[in-house]
Amino acid sequence: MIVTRFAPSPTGYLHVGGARTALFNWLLARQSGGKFLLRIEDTDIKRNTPTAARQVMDDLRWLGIDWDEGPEAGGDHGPYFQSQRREIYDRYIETLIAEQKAYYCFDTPEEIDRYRKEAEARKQTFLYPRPSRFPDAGEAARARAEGRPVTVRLAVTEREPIVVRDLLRGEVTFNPAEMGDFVIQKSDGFPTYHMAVVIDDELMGVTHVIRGQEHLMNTPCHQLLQKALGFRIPDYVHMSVTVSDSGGKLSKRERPEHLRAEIARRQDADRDALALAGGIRRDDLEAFLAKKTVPDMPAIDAMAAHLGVSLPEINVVDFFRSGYLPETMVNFLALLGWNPGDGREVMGRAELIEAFDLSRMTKSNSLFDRKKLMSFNTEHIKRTDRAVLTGHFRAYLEAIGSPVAGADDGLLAHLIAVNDGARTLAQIEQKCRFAFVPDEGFEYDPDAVKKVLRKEGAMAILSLLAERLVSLADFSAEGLEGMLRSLAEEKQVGLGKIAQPLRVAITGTTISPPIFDAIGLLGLERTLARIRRTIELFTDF
RNA sequence: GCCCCCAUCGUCUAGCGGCCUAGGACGCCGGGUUCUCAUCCCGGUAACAGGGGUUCGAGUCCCCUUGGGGGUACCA
Repeated sequence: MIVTRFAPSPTGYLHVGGARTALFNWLLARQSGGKFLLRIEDTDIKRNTPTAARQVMDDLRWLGIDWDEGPEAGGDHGPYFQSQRREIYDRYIETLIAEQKAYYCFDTPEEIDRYRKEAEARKQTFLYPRPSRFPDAGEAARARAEGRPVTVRLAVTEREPIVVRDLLRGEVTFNPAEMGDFVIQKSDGFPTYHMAVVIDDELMGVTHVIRGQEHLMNTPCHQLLQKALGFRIPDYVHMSVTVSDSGGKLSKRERPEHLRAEIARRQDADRDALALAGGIRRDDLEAFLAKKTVPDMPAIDAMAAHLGVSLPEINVVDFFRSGYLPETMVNFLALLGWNPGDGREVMGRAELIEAFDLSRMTKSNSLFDRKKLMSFNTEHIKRTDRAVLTGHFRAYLEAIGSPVAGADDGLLAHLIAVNDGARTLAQIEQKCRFAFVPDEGFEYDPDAVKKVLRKEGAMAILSLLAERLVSLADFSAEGLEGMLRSLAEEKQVGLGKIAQPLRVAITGTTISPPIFDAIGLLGLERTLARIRRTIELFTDF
């Protein structure tokens, strides 16, 4: 049975690169009837964020990527947090030391750094100088007592080339002579990534490791450890990397950097107000602008909202908050580095699982194209079951704190229906929001006022419309349409000449659902109230 | 610097020696439908990085160059 895993380190939100890795592992497990497990690699206490594991799990669940074993799911191979598996790692490390396959080191980071610099000065690759005699446990204890850092390194004695058999890339050969004795246990007692990943994959029965290409160079280290420990070697697939459309690797740093550039561009922006909006001190804002520190994501988001700039989506939640569907993300991510081979592109989850095949994966890096993502979202909004879509819409509305969230499911479904062709949930929300704010409380878009309300005859048409609406018997979308069309005919003008002033009068903007539906959402009373208010505000005497 | 990976339209890709005067999708450009924004429909633009081989024949195989990416931690 195929067993795959996703093993994130909890350093923040799940970003799309991680989501893609998780997805491929999940697809392989699901299509083969195997198992997919989630393991949290929290062995770096300095970098861990307390809530990150929770966030990552929420993001995976939103995407519909479920795990058979892992935190909250349980399983026979737990615990699934590496920080809780210390004794297991210690046992293997002790064995390696006892077998003289690994040894204690007492160098400080500064000393290591100096060795490295010296090697570089000689234009040589730094290799840790293995001592001729390995220190024993007593010496290690003494060093620890003296306050010296104690680490454990693997003695790389292999002479033969190390061959990594990658299912995607074929055989990749490495020379062990240029590898050096790498650290397997840090001075804080935690295992390094190499050690923990090898032990856990063995113990958890992982058969296939699909991970980013950045891990290809780590694989020979892992195979050395597997050999030293007598473990089997799982099948490896090193996926291409996803790069950003702004050039370079898709990184979670992009959002803060984008915001920083935007603030720098706006010399006139009120920085005190900006810091306040972000909930950070003015000093912190300046430090951020000086590229010294980076505020947390909520602060970044709040400041971006304050300035009215949209940041590039990087984390899975960013896409959620921009109105994308999980179906879209899963579909799009799956096609970044894989394709079914028959030209299909817009595919549902079940379809992806059915069609997935490792042998159809692509080797080259791919660019994250938001335009295409948008097009996929448009398609998925069209094809997703209405009840499911309504659920997504509600979650979205609640997440962004929209007044539209007050609507019941029936109304939400109606809003989706009248916005046929919308590209994102955000567009639906933006076009319907007008009906969920007080009649006296909305602003008029200055451009719309200038382009529509200030035009000759606009007020006259609104007055006439108010009269006709009052006397209209059939207030359905069809009835309204009939009335507006006959009015247009009567006045010898296109429907637009009547619909546009009306649209601006009731929504304050030139963008809304079809005008008949827009009126319907408001109802007669509120429509009339808004028309009258508009006439009052924009009639010049 | 050293090590590793990759290379078809702007982007994602099909292509696994002849079916390729290189196909699709997104984008872009032009046109149509339309009460706004979208949607939708029609048409168009656009690529085998360069150079050597191998072969009767190369986008497809090999080598070199160039370009892009990754790694080079007591981070994962």
